[in-house]
Amino acid sequence: MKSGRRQPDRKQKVTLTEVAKMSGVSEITVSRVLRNNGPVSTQTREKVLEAVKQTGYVPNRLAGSLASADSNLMGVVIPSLSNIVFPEVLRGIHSALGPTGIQPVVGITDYNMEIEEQLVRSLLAWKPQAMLIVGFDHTDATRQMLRNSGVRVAELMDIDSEAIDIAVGMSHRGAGYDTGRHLLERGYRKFGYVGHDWLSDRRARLRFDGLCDALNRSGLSLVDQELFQGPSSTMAGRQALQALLTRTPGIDAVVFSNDDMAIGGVFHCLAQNIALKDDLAIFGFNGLEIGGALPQPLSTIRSHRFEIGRTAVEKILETPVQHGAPATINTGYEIVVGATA
Amino acid sequence: MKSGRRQPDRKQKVTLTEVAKMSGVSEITVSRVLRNNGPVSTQTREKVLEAVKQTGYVPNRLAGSLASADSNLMGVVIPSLSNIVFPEVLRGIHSALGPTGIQPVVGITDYNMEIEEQLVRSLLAWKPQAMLIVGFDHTDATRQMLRNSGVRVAELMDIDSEAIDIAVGMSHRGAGYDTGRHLLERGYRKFGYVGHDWLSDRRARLRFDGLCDALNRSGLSLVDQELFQGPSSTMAGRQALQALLTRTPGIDAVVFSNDDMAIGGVFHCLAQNIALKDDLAIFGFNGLEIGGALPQPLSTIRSHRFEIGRTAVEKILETPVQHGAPATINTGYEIVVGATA
DNA sequence: CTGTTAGCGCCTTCAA
DNA sequence: TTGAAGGCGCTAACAG
Repeated sequence: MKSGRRQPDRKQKVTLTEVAKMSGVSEITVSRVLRNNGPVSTQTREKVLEAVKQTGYVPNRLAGSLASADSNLMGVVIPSLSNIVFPEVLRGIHSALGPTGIQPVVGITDYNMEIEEQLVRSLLAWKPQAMLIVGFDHTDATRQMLRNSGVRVAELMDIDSEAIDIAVGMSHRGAGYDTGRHLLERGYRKFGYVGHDWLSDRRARLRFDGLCDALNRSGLSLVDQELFQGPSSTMAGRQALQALLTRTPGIDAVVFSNDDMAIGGVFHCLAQNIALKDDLAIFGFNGLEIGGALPQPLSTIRSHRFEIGRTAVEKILETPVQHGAPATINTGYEIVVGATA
Repeated sequence: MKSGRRQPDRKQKVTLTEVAKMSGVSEITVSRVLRNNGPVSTQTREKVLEAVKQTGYVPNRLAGSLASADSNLMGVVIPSLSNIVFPEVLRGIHSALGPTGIQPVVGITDYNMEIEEQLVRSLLAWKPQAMLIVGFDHTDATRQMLRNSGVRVAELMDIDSEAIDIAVGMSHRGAGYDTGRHLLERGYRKFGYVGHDWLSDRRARLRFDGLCDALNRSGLSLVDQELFQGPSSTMAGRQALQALLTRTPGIDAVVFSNDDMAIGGVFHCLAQNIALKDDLAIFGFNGLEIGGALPQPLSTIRSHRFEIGRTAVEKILETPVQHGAPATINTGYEIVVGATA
């Protein structure tokens, strides 16, 4: 044989030291080559890279981060993955993280603040560069930890309360209010509401409040409402609308807690031959793609989930440590005038 | 003042040493208390916990994992978050990870094998307990790294090829075949196909192959097909079906690459008053919730995304190191007989 | 039940 | 352009 072909260690025992020995330089030199940091002659660099290839060396970031006190990890805490909304926020986060080499560590709270607290504690233990967390509902302990951590904290989706550090999102109260205005301007007067589990979805509740506010200012109020105990779903929306209309005939507009539910409402109307918009207006929230593909496009409000994730990361990377005053970034929303309202 | 209230350090400089000093014991004792590992007297434990609270100590897992060579991190590599399918796999992963305290570190490849390679390299650097990765399409280097890492590797979704270590999923070829059989048995004979970007979705391609296989065995073949260049979406499905039917009248059954696309097809039929099932059969894939809420439930095949994620994690945690022979776990699928085929 | 002694693998600081 | 020494914060392996 030409040269003793060095088998890559199966046991993953290859460390900087091995690579250094093999290339006849010191550990720190190898380290410099690998991080592209500090001056290294082209010759040395090549020797080192060759050794890296030979050994199949994989750096150990646990050690690296410990030594340099800089982890390249970002904590992300979201309530759920069942709804397409949060994956879209995640997409935004990933898109902004992509170029940086920072990896997200994701936790799911299931809308439970105790779980959230544990999660935050455990994510903070990785000394992340920053923490992204959905919403403003945290235990005091969570808020404490987040403040004391010193790392940047972005609270996502919502801007209707004061942030720990920075909030990125939209006003859900405003969205609810504008929904009401939109429908009032189109002449609807007998309003129904179909929603899902409020205990867990504070933002749906805020939109509801905004809606009621708009109605009140016109001297109106909800005629009836139907709340589904559980997470939003198309089927839940469909059944809830049926229940609502059966119980209270004469309603001419129904606002849904989100598009999933609203699309269920549309399906009910299609199945029952209820003329959308003329017999009954339907209004959602989120602006999902599928709403626009319906036989009659859904009227709704588009939130900018992707942007929320992306913007949060961008802002946070601009300034790596918590400054004093909490800030708020409004990513806005827009009314999508479909054919159902 | 009653007692010198010790301010938690803002700079997060609290380490085990501080806590140890404050509680008058050694570091290792604090460590034992915090990890609930090793015998500690109730007295000592309480002193320590008190000091932890006072200082607001947050453990540093980078250091802990480095010392114990055990990271409590799990690498997860998925192609995309745009389709609800992968978030559901993630949900399954989280649900199985929940009790263990292991945190997932997530990477998105955008269906790009080069990006996947970088991602795997960088995730491996965290010395994860295991790696979960979607599909079988990897570069040689990726496969190498994964093998040499020594950690368990689960390839998800698909079982139509040989695994590096363990594969958890279903046969997409089989699903396509069974789709064909189902439609043939119901008397459909003129088949169309509507699909999305194949270059990126190998599994959709496998289902297509299975479908063609079923048709061929009955002496039939596809009458026409329409491929959308891009990711699947409801609107794409709707428009593609329109194009297909315009170009080739007389088709009596259309198989879609997935439910998103198929639902678009259903919307087209609703808008055009095409009688589903009688004039035209529509068949999807995935078994999304929304399909069941349609005015006429979508006929489709239910894959078990959540179970795939959960099962993979469970299996992997059973045996922490790669054994010799690759294994395969079939999570199966089932035909959902709706009202569109 | 508690403590001592050595690192884990890498990077910072300083010196050459 | 390179290297030596020391330490990041924690935990295994032994003592006692």
